[in-house]
Amino acid sequence: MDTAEIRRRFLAHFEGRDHTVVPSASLLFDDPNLLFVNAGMVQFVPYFLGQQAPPYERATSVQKCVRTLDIEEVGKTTRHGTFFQMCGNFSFGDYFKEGAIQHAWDLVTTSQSDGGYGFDPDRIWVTVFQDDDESIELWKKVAGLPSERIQRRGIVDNYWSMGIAGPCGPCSEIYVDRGPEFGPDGGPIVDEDRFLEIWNLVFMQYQGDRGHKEPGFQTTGELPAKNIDTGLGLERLASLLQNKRNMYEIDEVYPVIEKASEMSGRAYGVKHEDDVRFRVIGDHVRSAMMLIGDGVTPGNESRGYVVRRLLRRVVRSMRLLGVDEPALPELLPVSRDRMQLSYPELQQQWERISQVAYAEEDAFRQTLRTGTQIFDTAVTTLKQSGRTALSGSQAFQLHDTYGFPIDLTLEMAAEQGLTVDEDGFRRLMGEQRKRAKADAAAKRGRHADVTAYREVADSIGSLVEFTGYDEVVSEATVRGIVAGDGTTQAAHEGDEVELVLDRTPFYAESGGQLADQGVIELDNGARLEVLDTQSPITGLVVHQARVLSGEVTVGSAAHAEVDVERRRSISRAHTATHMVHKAFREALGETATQSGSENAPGRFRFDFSASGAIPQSVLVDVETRVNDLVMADLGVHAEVMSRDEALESGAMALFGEKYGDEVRVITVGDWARELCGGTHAHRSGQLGVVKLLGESSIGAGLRRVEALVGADAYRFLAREHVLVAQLTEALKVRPEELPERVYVLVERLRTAEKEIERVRLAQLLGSGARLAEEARDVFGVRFVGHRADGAGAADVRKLALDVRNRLPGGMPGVVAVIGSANDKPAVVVTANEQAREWGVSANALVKAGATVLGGSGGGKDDIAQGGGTDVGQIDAALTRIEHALGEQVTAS
RNA sequence: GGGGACGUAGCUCAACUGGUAGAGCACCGCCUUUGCAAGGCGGGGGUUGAGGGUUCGAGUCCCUUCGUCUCCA
Repeated sequence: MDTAEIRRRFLAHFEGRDHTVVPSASLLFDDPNLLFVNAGMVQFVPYFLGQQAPPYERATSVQKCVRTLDIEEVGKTTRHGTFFQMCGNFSFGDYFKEGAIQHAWDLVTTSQSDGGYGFDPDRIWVTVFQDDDESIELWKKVAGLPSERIQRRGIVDNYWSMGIAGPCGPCSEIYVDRGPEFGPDGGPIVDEDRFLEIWNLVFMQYQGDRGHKEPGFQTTGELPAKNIDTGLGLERLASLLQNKRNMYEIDEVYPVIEKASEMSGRAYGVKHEDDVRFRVIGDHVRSAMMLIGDGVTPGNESRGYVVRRLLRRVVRSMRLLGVDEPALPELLPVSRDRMQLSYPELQQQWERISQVAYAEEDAFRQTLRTGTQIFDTAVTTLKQSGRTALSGSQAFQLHDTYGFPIDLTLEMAAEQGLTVDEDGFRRLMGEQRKRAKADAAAKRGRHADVTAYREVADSIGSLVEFTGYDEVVSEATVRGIVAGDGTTQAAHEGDEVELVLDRTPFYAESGGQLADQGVIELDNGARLEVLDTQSPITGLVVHQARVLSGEVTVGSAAHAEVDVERRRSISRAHTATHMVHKAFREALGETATQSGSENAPGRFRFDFSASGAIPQSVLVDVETRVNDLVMADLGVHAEVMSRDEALESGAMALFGEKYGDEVRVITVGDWARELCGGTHAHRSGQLGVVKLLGESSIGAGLRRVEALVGADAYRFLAREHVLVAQLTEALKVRPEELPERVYVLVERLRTAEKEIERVRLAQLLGSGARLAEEARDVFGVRFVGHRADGAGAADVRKLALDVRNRLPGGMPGVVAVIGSANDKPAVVVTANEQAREWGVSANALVKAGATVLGGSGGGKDDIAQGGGTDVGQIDAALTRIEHALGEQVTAS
């Protein structure tokens, strides 16, 4: 059975039992504590925590998940995969244990011809939490399971909580017996390889006082509404139903491995080392594709870095399999062909996804090239010195600084008959990790812990209401104060606090729109200045504020007022961003999708996918198009509708956004439609003017434009106009002749300056021949000592060299010239080859002369220079140099 | 967020412990030569990413800043 079919059956099974089918959330689900969605229930968390009323009592989903913590282990064992899909059914205060067990049992054991998975009931085992007798009875009653196939387990294996105070409860897990050839009998508590876990049912039953794995954990009572959260690993189930040994061999992954095998000429299943590489390739190609599909682009930090690592590990695994040619153009389409059965958006996004991935492979091939060069030079010097081991620090440097992977270093060293100090390398890696972790820990210590926010969120019990779409002034109540490292009940004048209200008109920074600022006044007269507004956890809005006067206490009535000028200016920029986005898609095609933006007062930044620089003509077209539609004064409307309705209406859905069941759609006329939670102008005419400032690259396949809106755009254009007016006035030409005129002027100036320099030099060196003739004899050395008043260091040097070259050849000669520019003497001494054979050192002579001038100097034996501070000592210095020369010659 | 490396002519890169920036390719001119990277001679081209500091003197050392590459979190 195809994985896509298994997935379809799961959703159909629960849909047929009155569950709402909820689409998978984006992998970039909006939660600051989560790099990627890593569990099936993530998008339902606010419902489970009681912060938000669930729009349905029953739901089912198949959630895309990415876990990269153990990325190094992928392929070494067959347990880890970085991308997987979790099938789940959820009950919010509706059915509980009996229903969950019934639904699961039916799906697992219903025959395949009747739409189930068709497992033999005799091969099913389950585990339950040790104290959960209720579940044991239900398994007997509902499924008719014999006691010996129901096993009890402790809190570590069969209990669940979110790791914090809140809902918790026992779990029950369903296992399939794969048969004696996979291990000993005795159920899951004996062997988890033979007895493979497929489905975990979580019974959210109690309120816990802390995470269930922390010491002293206690339940504090039953939950008013008991919930069900289950997770069935799609890949694992597929491996069972397809009779494969592991998830790498299922239909959604194996074709990539086959392709890699075909390209490398090596077979899967022959050599363990190669198999690890094959599995890495099969797994990572899919993960990277799905992540890029959700809008991640390869980069050097956080999410982007994960994608980069995934792609680079693929490329280098292919190399280790002996494939040096670009691999992704072969591999990626294979993965797409399988995955688009369940994710048709891959087809629509394909051009962008493949472009981004291929660009990353190219970039990596470039770093491999430079890394190989550095490796080669290191090997050469190593061999010359007769050693046979590459040091740990060399290997680490290759890895750390040049991105050259250690396994390639090992392989290439082996080819050269060299070893690598791997232990040293690992030690240095460990040190780097420690540094980064220590830093992260210190950072966490400084910031208010997320638990403080959780505490406030729990005390409110619902999401903070955002009133800012309709008003900029709201009456509210202070519901929490976070200061420093925790919550507090009161704050005073001068304190910097994070204030939480039950409702607020302040827009928290998100979706690229900057935070609102403003003031909050309390009914007791206290005043706060709001500097920033953030949403540290889902549903909570904190105002970072300074108390200007009075006392702030939890429970006070508050009057919250947004800085309306700033807000309007930001809103105009945000609307302009949508319009520019749409215009670029018109001009460049659908691949020009937004990949980030910043909407600030009067200006915005817009990042989007594009291959190569955007031609000036396109920028002009986009700007014209947008301004035409600004003048058309289109209405801007916000509408809340279901996600499906929104997508059907052709709204652009951006990445990394939280797709609830209800989404907000912003339309500009009927021209641009986009999912968006931000604030906007009411009519496009309010934007006034939109002026694009320029375009630049921000990474492979990514471009950025920056632009001004409204008064800021006008001011910019007005300033440019004044500049042009000043230039036409100064240069006496019409504006359109300015570039040509400036070009000509610069050209003339340049040639004139050259001419001056040439003349000046000729004049300076004109005295060279005479000086050479006037050379005196100092103990057999031809010596010239000359003062060139007004000459700077560079001229002095040129003159000295010129004179030296004019001295008669074949006999020792020394030239000393001292100039002075800006009241600072500059001295140069130069000695020819014969003089040096006689023991003359220009270096020592300059030092002697410069000392007299009140400075110092140095250089080499043939030419040296120095300087000083006292121009009155120039003659004395020349005399000193002549004496020193005499001493040098007579001493040798 | 924390490390590491690099920014020099249009391109690819040099410049020892600080001593005043050079090569190859490309470009322009002339000569030679009918041919697959043709040769010879000559020439133009630089605020050494930017800004400060130390120094008689900074491409080189120190600080700040911008950009690129890279590792870790």
